[in-house]
Amino acid sequence: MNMMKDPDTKETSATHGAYFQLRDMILTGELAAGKKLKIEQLRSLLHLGASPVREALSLLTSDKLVERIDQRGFRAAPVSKENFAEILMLRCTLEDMALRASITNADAAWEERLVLSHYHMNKATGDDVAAFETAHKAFHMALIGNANLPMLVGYCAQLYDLNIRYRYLAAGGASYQKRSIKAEHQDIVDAALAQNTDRACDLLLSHYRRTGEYLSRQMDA
Amino acid sequence: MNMMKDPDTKETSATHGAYFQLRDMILTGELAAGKKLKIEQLRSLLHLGASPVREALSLLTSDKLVERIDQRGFRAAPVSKENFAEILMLRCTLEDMALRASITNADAAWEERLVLSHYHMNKATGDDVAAFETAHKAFHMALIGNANLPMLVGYCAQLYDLNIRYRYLAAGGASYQKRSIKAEHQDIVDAALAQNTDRACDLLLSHYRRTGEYLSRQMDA
DNA sequence: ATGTCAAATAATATCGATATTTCAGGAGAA
DNA sequence: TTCTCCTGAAATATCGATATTATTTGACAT
Repeated sequence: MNMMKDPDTKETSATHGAYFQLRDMILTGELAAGKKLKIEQLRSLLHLGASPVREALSLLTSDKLVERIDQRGFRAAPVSKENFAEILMLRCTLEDMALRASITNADAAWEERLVLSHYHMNKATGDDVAAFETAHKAFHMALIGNANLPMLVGYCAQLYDLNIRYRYLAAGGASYQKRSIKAEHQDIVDAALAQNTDRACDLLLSHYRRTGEYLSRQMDA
Repeated sequence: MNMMKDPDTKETSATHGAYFQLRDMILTGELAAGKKLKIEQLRSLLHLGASPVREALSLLTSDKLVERIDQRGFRAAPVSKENFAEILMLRCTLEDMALRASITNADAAWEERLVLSHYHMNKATGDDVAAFETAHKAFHMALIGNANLPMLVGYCAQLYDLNIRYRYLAAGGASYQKRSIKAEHQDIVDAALAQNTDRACDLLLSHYRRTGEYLSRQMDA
C-alpha cells in the first residue's frame, strides 16, 4: 500500500500536491468556473484517495476558488462581471493602503528585495508564461510586502490570484497585453524607491485599472 | 454503524456540526490561542471520526481561526496586539466602504431589515450573552449588507468574528462594556436611514475605535 | 556533564469500504 | 396532461484501520 507510486511527484504531502494542482487547474480555467467538482472524478485524475482531494477542496474554499455546498459537494467558484469589478475595486483600495505602509517602512533590505524581484520579472519576459506569472506575482508581493500587515497583504495576494483567473478567462492565458507594462513597472519601482508615495500609488492603481479595462473589453468580445 | 447516536444533535452534517462547535470554542477562548489542536483529542471530544474533524479545521482556516502546518497538524490561530490593531484598522476601512455602498443602494426593504435587526438586538440585551452576540452581529451585517459587494461584506464578517475573539479574551466574555453602546447604535441607525452617509460612517468608525481602545486597555491590564 | 544519534512513541495523513443523502426518472392518481 | 410520490442509481460524507512522518527518550561517545 504505497501511496507514492509516482516517484516524480515528490510533493510534501498528497493534500499539498492536490491543492496546488487543483488550484492551477481552476486559475487557468482547465476546470471551468461553476463546474461541479466530483470527488471520484478528481480522485482518479490525481491518483489519490478521497480524503486529500476533499481536504484540498476545503482549503481552496479559503481562496474563494471553490464553493462548498453542504451535503452536495464542491464546485469551482463562478465568475461574473460584477465579481471582476469588485475584485478590481478591492485591489485598488487594499493595495493602495498596503503600498503606502510598505513605503513608510522602507529600508535597505526591502529596496533590495524590490529591485531583485523586478529584475527577475524582467528576465522572465519570454516564452514561459507560467514563469513570468510567478515572477510577476512575486514582484507585486514584494512591492507591498514591507507593510508589516499580514492580513492585509494576505487579502491582496488572494485578490491577485482571483484576478489571474479572469486574465486566463479573457485571453486564454496565451496572449498577454504587451502594452507598456514594462515601462509601467519601472515607473512604479522608481517612485517607490524614491519614497514618492503618492506617485507610486497612483501609478500602481492606474496600472491595475488599465489592465482591468483591457480585460473587461476582452470579456465582452 | 449509526453515526447519529445522539438524537438531539440534529446537525445537517457531522462536518458542519464540528465546524460550529470548534469555531465557538476558539472564539470564546475555550480553545486557547496558539494551542495545538490534536485530531485524536478533538475526535473523542466531539464523538466523531477523524475526517469531519480534519475538514472542519480546514474550513476554519478560511476564517483565520486555525492555522495549518503541513505534516504537523493544526493549531488555534495566535493572538497579538499587532493582530488586533490590524483587524481594527481593516474593519474601519472596509466597513466604511461597505456602509457607503449600502446607503447608496438604500431601498425600503433594506431599511426594514435594518430597523428589524436593530429592534431584535435591543430586545436581546439581557442575561443571555450568546443571544446578544448573535443579534449584534446580525445588526452590523444588516447595516453593510446592502452594499451588493459580497466579497467585501465577507471580509467584514470575517473581521467581525476575529474581533469577537479579542472581546472574549479581554473581558472573559462576561462583562460587556455597558457604555452608551445602545445610544451609539441608535445614532448610527438614524443617520443611515436619513441617508446621511458621512455621519453614519463617522459614527460607525468611532463606535469601533472606542470599543477598540477599551479592549486595548483591558488587554494591558 | 553535554551533545548527538537511534530507537520507541505519538500524532498525522491517507486509504478503502460503507452508510446516508441527493437526484433523476417513471408509475399512478387527479 | 400534469403533479406527486416512490424507487433506483449516483455521489457525498463518514468511519475504522494503516502507513507515514514528526517528536521524544535514552544510550553512548566526546
